[in-house]
Amino acid sequence: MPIQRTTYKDHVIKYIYDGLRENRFQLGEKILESHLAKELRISRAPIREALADLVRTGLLEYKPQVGNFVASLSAEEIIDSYVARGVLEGFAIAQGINNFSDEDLARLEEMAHKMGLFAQKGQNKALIDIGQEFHEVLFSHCTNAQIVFFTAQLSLKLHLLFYKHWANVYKPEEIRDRHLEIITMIREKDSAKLEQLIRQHYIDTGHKIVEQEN
Amino acid sequence: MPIQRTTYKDHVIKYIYDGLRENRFQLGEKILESHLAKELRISRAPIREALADLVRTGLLEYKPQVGNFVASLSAEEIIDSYVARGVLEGFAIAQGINNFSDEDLARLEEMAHKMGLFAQKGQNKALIDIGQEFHEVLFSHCTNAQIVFFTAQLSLKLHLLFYKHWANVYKPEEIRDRHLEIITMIREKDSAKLEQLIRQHYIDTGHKIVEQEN
DNA sequence: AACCAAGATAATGTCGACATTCGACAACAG
DNA sequence: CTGTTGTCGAATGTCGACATTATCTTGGTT
Repeated sequence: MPIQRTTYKDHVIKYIYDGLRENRFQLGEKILESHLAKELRISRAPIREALADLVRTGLLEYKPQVGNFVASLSAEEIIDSYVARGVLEGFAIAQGINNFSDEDLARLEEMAHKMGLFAQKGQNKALIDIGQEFHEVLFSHCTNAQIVFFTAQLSLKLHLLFYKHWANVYKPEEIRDRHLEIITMIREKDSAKLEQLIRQHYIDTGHKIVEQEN
Repeated sequence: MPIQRTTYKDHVIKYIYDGLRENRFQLGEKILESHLAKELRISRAPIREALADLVRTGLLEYKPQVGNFVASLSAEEIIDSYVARGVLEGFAIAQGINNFSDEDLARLEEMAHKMGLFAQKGQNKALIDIGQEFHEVLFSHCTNAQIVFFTAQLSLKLHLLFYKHWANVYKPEEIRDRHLEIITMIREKDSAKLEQLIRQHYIDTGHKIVEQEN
């Protein structure tokens, strides 16, 4: 079992990411290296590396000679990101449509129903966790590392919005049904239609999230 | 006219990228920070930032506590990257299919013919430049910033292979015809078919490039 | 001869300090 | 009063040195 070495940079990335998720930063707020350095009792070097990393994933924005800022996603950027996610995930899942076993589908079905229940009870944390698991199973048959990589990158960005709004975007039964629909489509083995369905799902979600933001 | 501030980091990125394009590094070779620092007469700090950037785009690989290495793309990774490129570009162009003006199409047509000629004469540099321009026009009607961003990221990686092999992959008339075919499809305004055509084109190209690598 | 252990070597990770640049405010001119 | 210019504090960019870790070498044991 290879042990993953961690450096300060990794901790700082997680620290900032959690901060973003918990809304401890204002949108557009400037992030001061020296503040973080003092807060975490380390030097600025690993801080800078972490910030640069977050810039590359689009969570922060960087102006040379000025500093790093919390990215404030415009309505267009949010929609663009969801559309892109739909394109990537649509392809990824449609391409592996024939590799889903009966167990996979049964598991997905069970998760879809659980999601409906958790949504109904307002257990957002559990809802999001299962949602994540659901998508992991969907992606488990995608062997294209490049697409997996892009999708993961996008997820980091989109999850921040998810955490804030997802529970308000769809009604519980709608959450369940939208996911069940995907399963049905996988069973039908119609990859073109499945791809379109997933794209549409993300287009819808993007627009709803944008509505919530305003 | 906004002046783009540059730091040492930017120069280092370009320096390494050019080095990769000119095959001044072995595949899998370790990149020593201190060597670059001595070579460019600067300290290791901006070098490290540049290396981290190149890791993000997939041109280098990074092992914690060990160092950075020139990424050696496996056959699968090459194909995955081309497939991903096809998915993104296919969507980007198909989505803007109705925004192409007659001038656009005429320009594209002219470029396709020029590409055939340059390929025939073995003028690879001119061929690649026009090819780039061709794709810029195709992308000019894609307003999705996220997809543009991913595509640009991929291009950095794939262009390195392009520079080495593209001229050998297709016969001159084939280069021309493949591009003309795209134009024809745009004229027909059949976005679904256009998307599939572009995907297939990149799948073909990916496989041919892999053949060349062995 | 093969294997393991300990030390030597050299690279990365981190640090604190200095240099350069930015942004804000004050002083001044029109 | 308004707009420009100069000054100053603070933040980023860069540096050289140290700390830590991985790899190589060497020597000894079975």
